[in-house]
This record gives sequence, structure tokens and C-alpha cells, in this order.
Amino acid sequence: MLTKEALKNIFPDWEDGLYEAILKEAELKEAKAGTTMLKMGQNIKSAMLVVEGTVKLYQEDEDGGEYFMYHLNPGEACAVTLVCNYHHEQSQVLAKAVTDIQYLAIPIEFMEKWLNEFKSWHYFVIRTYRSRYEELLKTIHETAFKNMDERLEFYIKRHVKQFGKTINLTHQEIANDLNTSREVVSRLLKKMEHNGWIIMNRNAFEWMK
Amino acid sequence: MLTKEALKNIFPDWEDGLYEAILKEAELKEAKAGTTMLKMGQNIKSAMLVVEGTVKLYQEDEDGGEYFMYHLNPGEACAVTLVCNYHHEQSQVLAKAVTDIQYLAIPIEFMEKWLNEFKSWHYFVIRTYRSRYEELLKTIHETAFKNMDERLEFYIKRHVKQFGKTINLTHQEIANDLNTSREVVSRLLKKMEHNGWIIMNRNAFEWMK
DNA sequence: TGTATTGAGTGATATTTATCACAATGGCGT
DNA sequence: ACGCCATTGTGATAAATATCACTCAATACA
Repeated sequence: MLTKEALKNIFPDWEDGLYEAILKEAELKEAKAGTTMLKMGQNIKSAMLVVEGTVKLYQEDEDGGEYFMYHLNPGEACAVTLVCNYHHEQSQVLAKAVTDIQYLAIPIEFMEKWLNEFKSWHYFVIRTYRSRYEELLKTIHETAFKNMDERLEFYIKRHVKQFGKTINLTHQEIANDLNTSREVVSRLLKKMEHNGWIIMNRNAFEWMK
Repeated sequence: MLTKEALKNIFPDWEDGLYEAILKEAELKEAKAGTTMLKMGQNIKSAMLVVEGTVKLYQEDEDGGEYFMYHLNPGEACAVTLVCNYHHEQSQVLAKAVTDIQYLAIPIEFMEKWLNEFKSWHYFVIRTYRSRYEELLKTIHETAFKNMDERLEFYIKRHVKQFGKTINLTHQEIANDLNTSREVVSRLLKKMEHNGWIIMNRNAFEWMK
């Protein structure tokens, strides 16, 4: 069970009553690494606040394609689930657990209520939207202006920042995240290896740059 | 000069005190069609709320490229300018006046203050971020998954929704917005003409689909 | 220990988009 | 009416990316 102290560490700057409301109303849930936590088109029933682990957020295509947008870390929340005034609001994003996850699920009926009740919740929602908006801007910048080699580099750097210099991803997984093909990723990584930017192993490689 | 009644029409759902604060503190400014209202990297000194006209928001590249993201209409605000707690916050977007514009410029020192003071302002900021976030999701979707022909179609449809079936843009302007070349746009438009989707004139064309 | 499976390497080719070069057209000002 | 200039049309070619068809290597596991 989560204590108030633990909550304070993960979500600082909240007011007292908010911690108590969370402890009372939110359900602490778990998700295994690799699980899909939220699908596109799915009805949103609760807000999702990450307590432990890393979540990846995607834009999903009609025919199965996925496009990686950004990570969610402990203390962060899935923006789209935070403001669902109307019933049957559908998710525009796909969320997947990268690691084993602990998260707080708060039924959406509290969202409107808490916006009124807790100033610190209000700020939290705004901060969340602002930072997610900025992440999207970066994603658009890469996608709109850069070729695949630069996009791959950006992708790897983001991964390194999250998880360190050892990248445990197959070329296929990277290709999926970038919505390109495995062959393209393989060839570009080979080029990076020639340049001395990475050292490749099976199922993983090291970022040296 | 703006009256409180006029403000109420453009920005409904605000509380009384907020209208008065706006009338007191905001400056009603104008911008000519074609003007750049906010550049990337520029220090943000005031929030921008559109009163009259249409603004286009872009992501800007280091070497001059522009990528169109979405429109701002009367009653809408530039999200990035709404939450600038810290001084010297720099714009991540480029804003251009499409038509002649009237807008409210509110010095950023009021942003923090009004978040505390006016609940309806708080809601306005959240609504703004939410809707802009959703626009960005659409933009990413098109950019990441679609080829140029579909992206062009999406672009035209958005334009039609804004301004009607007559599109008064040169091929070059469209190409700039999509970060492609004029030749590509010309050829794709020609294809659409063959398909009977558009009727082309000089400097303009009609959307028939 | 052999065998199946998954991940990676790579050539050949197709498709999409970008770039270059130049011609044709139409509108606008003088 | 003429000429200029912005706009559009279009072929040729290059570059980037996607797709197909394999091979080869590693490791999982029976």
C-alpha cells in the first residue's frame, strides 16, 4: 500500500487534502512490462499517474503502425486521461509499459471535482499538459524536418537519456517505433558502427558518441 | 476599444472579474495579414489571445523550414504563451497572421497571478492546452504515417474547413507549409485535378470533393 | 547436441520525394 | 499593347526510403 510520505516523494507540491483524496479514491494498479495500458479508441475510465516504471506513448495508425512520441516516468501522468469531462471520451494515444509499472488509476468522475477542490491538482494538470505539449513539438520537429538517420540518432539519444548507454532493443522494435522498416534501421546502425558511434551486439548495442 | 460585452461573446464562460482584469491589463493589438507575430527562440513577454482573424502556428527548422501545425481562431489562445512562469522563456513555435488580426496581449506577469485568482482563467488555460495537444496529435499522425498525397489532401481539407472551398494559396505556399517542394505540390494537385477533386485557377483552386 | 527460431546483413529493385533546368502561361503596371 | 515577373507545368535525374528475397549467425530448447 502507498503511504502519504511515498506519494509526497513522487508527486511533490501537492496540498495535503489531495494526497488524502488520492489515497482514498485512487487504485494502485500494476502492469507487466510489454503490456498495452491504453489503446487508441478505447473509452477512458480513469486517469493514469505513473508511480513506478516507464511508459511509452504512441500515436497509432489505422493499419497497425505505431509511432513513438515520448516516455512517461514516475511522477508524470498521461495528459489525455486527465481532462475527460464528458463520458465516453476516447483515447487518442497508445500507452505501453516498457518496464513493470505501478500506477494510480483515478476514476474520471473525480477529475472535474478535484479541479475545483485542489489548486495543486489544477497546477499539476497544467504542468502535465505543458510538458507533454513540448514533447510533441520535439517529435514533430524530428518527423517533419529530419531524414531517417537523424531521426534514428534522436531516438537513440532519448533512449540513452532514459535507460543509459546500453540499448536493449532489436532493430525491428526500433523500426516499429520510428514507423520504418527493419532493413533501414539495420543499415543505418551499421553506418553508425562504422563511424564509431555505437558498438553492436546481438539484441543490444552501446552508444559511444 | 473592446467592451465587456464584446469580450463575453468571444470568450464565454469567464467570470466577471476576469473580464475586468483583461480590460484593465491587456493591450488590444493589431497585426497585418502576413506578419510574423511570434518567432521561434523569441522571448515571450505576453500571452496572446486571438480576438479577430486567423493565426497559423508553425514549427520552425534551424535552416528556414516551416511546418504548419494548426490554426488559431477568435476565442483561442497561443498555448505556449499562457504558462511562462519563468522569465526569458523562449517560444518553441512560430505564429503568423493569415488575415488582419486583433489580439489581446497580456504581460506574462499576470499569468501566475490570474491562475490563482480566477478559476475560469485556470479552466481556459487547461482547455487551451488540451485542444492544442489534440491538434498536435493529428499533425503527428499525418506526418508520421501518410505520404505526401494524403498529407496534401488533409492540408486542403483543413484549409477548406477554415476558409471555405476556394483555396487562395500558391503551390509554393502550400509546399512551404508541408515542408516539401513546389514541384511536388504542383504534380499532386494536377493529379487531383484529373481525378476531379479540384478545379484549378491561377493563384487559387476550388475543392470539389 | 542437433534443430528450430529469432535477429541481423545485404543485394536487387521499386517507390516516393527532392532537385535541377527550363518552358509556358497569365496578370499587372506603364 | 508590351514587357516583366510571379506562377505553374514538366521532363530528367538524384536521393531517400520501402520492399522483396535471401543468407548467415546466435541462442533457445527439445
